[in-house]
Amino acid sequence: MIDLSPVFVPKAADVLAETLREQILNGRLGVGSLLPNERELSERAGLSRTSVREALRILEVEGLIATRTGRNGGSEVVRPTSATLERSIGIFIRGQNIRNQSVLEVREAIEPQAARLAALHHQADDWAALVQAHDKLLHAGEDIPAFLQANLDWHVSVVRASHNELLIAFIAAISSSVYAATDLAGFNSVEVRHAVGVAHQRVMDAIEARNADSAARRMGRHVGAYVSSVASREDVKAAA
Amino acid sequence: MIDLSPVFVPKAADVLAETLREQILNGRLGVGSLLPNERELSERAGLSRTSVREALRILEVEGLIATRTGRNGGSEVVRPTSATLERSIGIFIRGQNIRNQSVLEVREAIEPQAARLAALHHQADDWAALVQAHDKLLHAGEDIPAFLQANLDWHVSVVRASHNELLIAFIAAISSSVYAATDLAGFNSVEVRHAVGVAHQRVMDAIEARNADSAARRMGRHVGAYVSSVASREDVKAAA
DNA sequence: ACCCCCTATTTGGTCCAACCATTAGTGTTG
DNA sequence: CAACACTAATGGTTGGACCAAATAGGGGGT
Repeated sequence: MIDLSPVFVPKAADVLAETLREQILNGRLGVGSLLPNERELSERAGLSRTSVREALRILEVEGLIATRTGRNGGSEVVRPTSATLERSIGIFIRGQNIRNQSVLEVREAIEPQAARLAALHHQADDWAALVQAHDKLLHAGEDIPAFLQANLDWHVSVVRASHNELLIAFIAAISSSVYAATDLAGFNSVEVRHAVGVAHQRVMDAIEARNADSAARRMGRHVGAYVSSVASREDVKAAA
Repeated sequence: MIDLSPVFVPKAADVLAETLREQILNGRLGVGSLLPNERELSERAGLSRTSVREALRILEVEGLIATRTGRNGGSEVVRPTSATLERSIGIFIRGQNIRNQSVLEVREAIEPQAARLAALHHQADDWAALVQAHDKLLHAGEDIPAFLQANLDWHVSVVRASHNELLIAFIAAISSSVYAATDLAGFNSVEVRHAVGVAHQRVMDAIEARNADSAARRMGRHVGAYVSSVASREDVKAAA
């Protein structure tokens, strides 16, 4: 009796997609280059145009190519953007019913490190964006949505200033969830909003002084305070 | 002159995929339920079977359905797994040429928070996994690959003990990159390996005592030391 | 009665050939 | 020479046919 593990039968489109994907990620097919048109690919691969199209569709979903119709159209190799990653993370969060608490915990992990790196690596334009978001937040007045938007922008600006693409993509992906989870009522009082402004100012001071440890610590306290305030309000709601 | 923004022409498959995706994420199509077969979907949607298949393929890549052939086959709604997310993050890292340094910085952000949460939430089986990985690491002797594998397992175990699905998925996604980036030569000396064991022990003590702050701080020092040792060795290589 | 094997059926996988829709080039005409 | 119509190239969509895999169900052998 010969020993045979269950045969794995890959689909034609998967094989072709895998081949193309590897060449793209290897750099053999650089960003900007055009793939052969579908009819030629089909001929070269010995597959039907249908299968070729399925393969291309896979790569498109993965964010590796972009396809245009019309003359001079075709599939162009593109750099995977954070948008693709955000989409994937969003599906994961919704599909797994990840609790808001968990998302906030991730934020609590990322932002202090982002502040640390921002202190080390920020450039002039990063600082300008930060200052602008901060000003908007300070002058939002009683406009709570504007305040929250400015708040979001400020946090995103800090992460951008870290110049770490992975952190930027992660925070972008979860920030929409964070925003959706934000309880507006928590920012009704002018005292709370003022405290946020002060905390931001302290973080910015540390970043400007390029004091990494201090920036991380201050951001950690700021985000931590927010998370625990949300958690306590959730408790109240749950108890009610 | 009427005002017309450029028309956006969605593809048939995209529209169908979007419809199905929304129903899946809404819970109207629960995990485990079977979609109608392709011929029926094609009839109900008023599209060709080809377009239906493209839509299904999109959902498959997104990790929302799994398709089986044969009688009683079909497309079953599944919960998106961290594997899908890992794949997506992996493509992003490779496609954007994210530097190892950046990946390590993300790890530096995630692991202390994971240790904090592990101290708060770990269960008996989490602790057992941690102890097992720790033992393996201590008894790896001169087997460097075994040591590194046990090291990886220990770190993953800590994150698992946090019971935060997002953190788990993130660290799983980047751990392969971290492992690939690990310079084996850095662990040649018995002193270094011993220091790692000691550091792990200190983190575990804090987790066992459910001392969140201490666990986070100790893990932060441990991972930070690793990152800066890697950075300094990279500098040496770059200078050479 | 039980078990095994064969076969029919169901379902996704693949292919083909044609035609539609969109876009860019090309030439023609006022 | 500018506006317009025509042509060509390319992806998008369709219908239909057939292949391959998996299973349910029936028919024989024990």
